[in-house]
Amino acid sequence: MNKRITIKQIAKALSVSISTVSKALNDSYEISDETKKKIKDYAKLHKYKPNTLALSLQNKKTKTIGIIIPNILNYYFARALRGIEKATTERGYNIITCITNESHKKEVDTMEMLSNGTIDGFIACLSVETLKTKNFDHFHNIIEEGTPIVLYDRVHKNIHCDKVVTDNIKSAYKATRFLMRSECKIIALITTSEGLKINKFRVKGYLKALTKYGIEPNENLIIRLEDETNLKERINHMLDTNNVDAIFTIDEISGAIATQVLNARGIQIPEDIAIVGFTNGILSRYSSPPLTSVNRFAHTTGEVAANRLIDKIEGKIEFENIKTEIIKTKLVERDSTKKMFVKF
Amino acid sequence: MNKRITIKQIAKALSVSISTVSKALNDSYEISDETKKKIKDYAKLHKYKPNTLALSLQNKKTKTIGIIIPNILNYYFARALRGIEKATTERGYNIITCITNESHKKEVDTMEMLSNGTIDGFIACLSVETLKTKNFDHFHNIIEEGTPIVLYDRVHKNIHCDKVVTDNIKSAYKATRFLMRSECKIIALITTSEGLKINKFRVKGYLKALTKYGIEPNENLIIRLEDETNLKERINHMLDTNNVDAIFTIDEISGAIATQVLNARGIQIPEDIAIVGFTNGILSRYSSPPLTSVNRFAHTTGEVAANRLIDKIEGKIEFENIKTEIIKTKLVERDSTKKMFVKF
DNA sequence: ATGAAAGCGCTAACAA
DNA sequence: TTGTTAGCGCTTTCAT
Repeated sequence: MNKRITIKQIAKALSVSISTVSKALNDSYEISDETKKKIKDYAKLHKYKPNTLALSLQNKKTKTIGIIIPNILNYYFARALRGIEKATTERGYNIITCITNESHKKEVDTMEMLSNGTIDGFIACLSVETLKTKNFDHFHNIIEEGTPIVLYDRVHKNIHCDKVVTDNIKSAYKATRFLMRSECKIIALITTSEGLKINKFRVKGYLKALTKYGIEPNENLIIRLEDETNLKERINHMLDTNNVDAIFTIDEISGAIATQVLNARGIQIPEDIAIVGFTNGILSRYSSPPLTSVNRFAHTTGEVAANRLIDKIEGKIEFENIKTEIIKTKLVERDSTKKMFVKF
Repeated sequence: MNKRITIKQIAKALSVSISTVSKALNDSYEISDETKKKIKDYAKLHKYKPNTLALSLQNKKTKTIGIIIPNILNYYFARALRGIEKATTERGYNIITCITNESHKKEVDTMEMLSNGTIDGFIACLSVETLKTKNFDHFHNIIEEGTPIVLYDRVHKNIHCDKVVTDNIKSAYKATRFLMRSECKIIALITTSEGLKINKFRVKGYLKALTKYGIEPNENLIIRLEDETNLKERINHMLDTNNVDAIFTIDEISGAIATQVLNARGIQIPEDIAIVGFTNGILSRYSSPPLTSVNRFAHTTGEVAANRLIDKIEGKIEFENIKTEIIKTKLVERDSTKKMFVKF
């Protein structure tokens, strides 16, 4: 067991002072080449590595960023994390990842815990619970202390910081319009966790598209749920009691479940009923048939958030200079919708 | 912008010594109640939070664990991370998460970077590249330095440390046997990244089951690929040229893709061809039909690894006491296989 | 060219 | 009960 070596030990071993060692290792012009060489050789031989903690304590910079993720099993967040990881690594930062599991308490606890010199800034996505209780004190405190924060995906106007979001209304509007243009007339909607603003926006986009094209929204065609429990029953019931030729779902899992229900009923996709999902992930790609879906650029979102934060940390952007970046989406056509030749 | 306050400032403000403040905040019996109260009130008022870095530098313990993940988009790893996160949080540890994207260099770089006082130990899964090149120097070095490591899922015998793995041979054996017992006779196999030992083991389990039940393995029924590219074509070709009544896949994505191919060909699942996948995740659950699959307890794996590591860090287990834990799997029956009434 | 000393924020042994 | 001091590993003035 070969404990780590410190500059102090190097100094003693070579009978020079600690500061000489420090300077030599940092290639200071003050140190003679031979001394440098001697010290560096010794350091290499003994696998010297500077203690990051001591450095951070000194510089008041840790080169570490705290990442707050509500749910890592959500493919969107996993992709966003990857984007964050890529950008931070490129710029020489580490990340401390914390998963809140949508709990407000966990979010507050971990953020409090980290904002003590451990991290230089946060990239955070609000938990469902925080969004519901609207208690943002922890954010206010941390921002007040001068720690930069970038919020992504699930944000709130009462938190004054940089944000990176998806254009939910427009994306849902376009997806719905796409269905209408591919000759669907009776478009059902499935929405989960409507408490979330981002989902409300998607519903809004759907309704807006219908209205715009002169279709009266019909509440019987809208399934509103907290989560996926009973979704199959609800879809079956809707299909039993309504004529439907398309389903638009506010998230990916609902899209996959709708597909399962239609397949089980022997309904042809897209000939009888077309499906469009939101958030293009692994489920859309590997469903039978593969699902047409609104692709959200999670990876980009993560990268943009990370770069913005690091710019703030490094003073390339002033702390007070707040901005909200909107990441556009793109509809990915697969086999769950009819081919369409009208451009849009 | 309300910078963080230090004990030094508190001391000055209240005209007491720094150590008095330190002791008071730590509820030392040496300090009088009134002084304590005065100091604590002041601290609370000014939102004092101890600087974690300074504490860590002092204790030589950071209460932080480095997590090495090859690919966060892999549902299995995401679940394992969740298990790790749960266990570490419960025991008061933070995690620094690093994604290697299967790159050896990234793995070496991040591990070197963190093993400088930043973390108390590692929970790591080897990248494909590391496994291929068999270069484990970074592990040897870190272990040599006295930093505890727990390897999970993808491990190697040349690395001498604690491990948490899946019982791959046995699981594949049982899955194959299950297919035979549900009256399948011609069982195809799909395997990706066969370079990985864990996948080799699964193939081995499959072959073992066939042999055991007197079936001669047939190479025409085995599709070996590096990744999913061309998998659909390969499956189609196999089905064109062979009679098959079951497909066993070494991973989840291949299972989903096989399902897509069968559905596209209008083949009934499981009546015409049954499917069993490996690693039970979101794809198995939401395929049409939902897939019978070998459930690996990723969450448990993560928890076990984390607890073992923390026990090591806290000296509850001696450093030299090395162990490999095997996490059992369980076949989850869904609709892609025929119902079976024989117990096994 | 090299070294002594102070300090980053905190704890702890020892003194008063 | 309170304070002084040294030290965790390192950088950085300021002397020498």
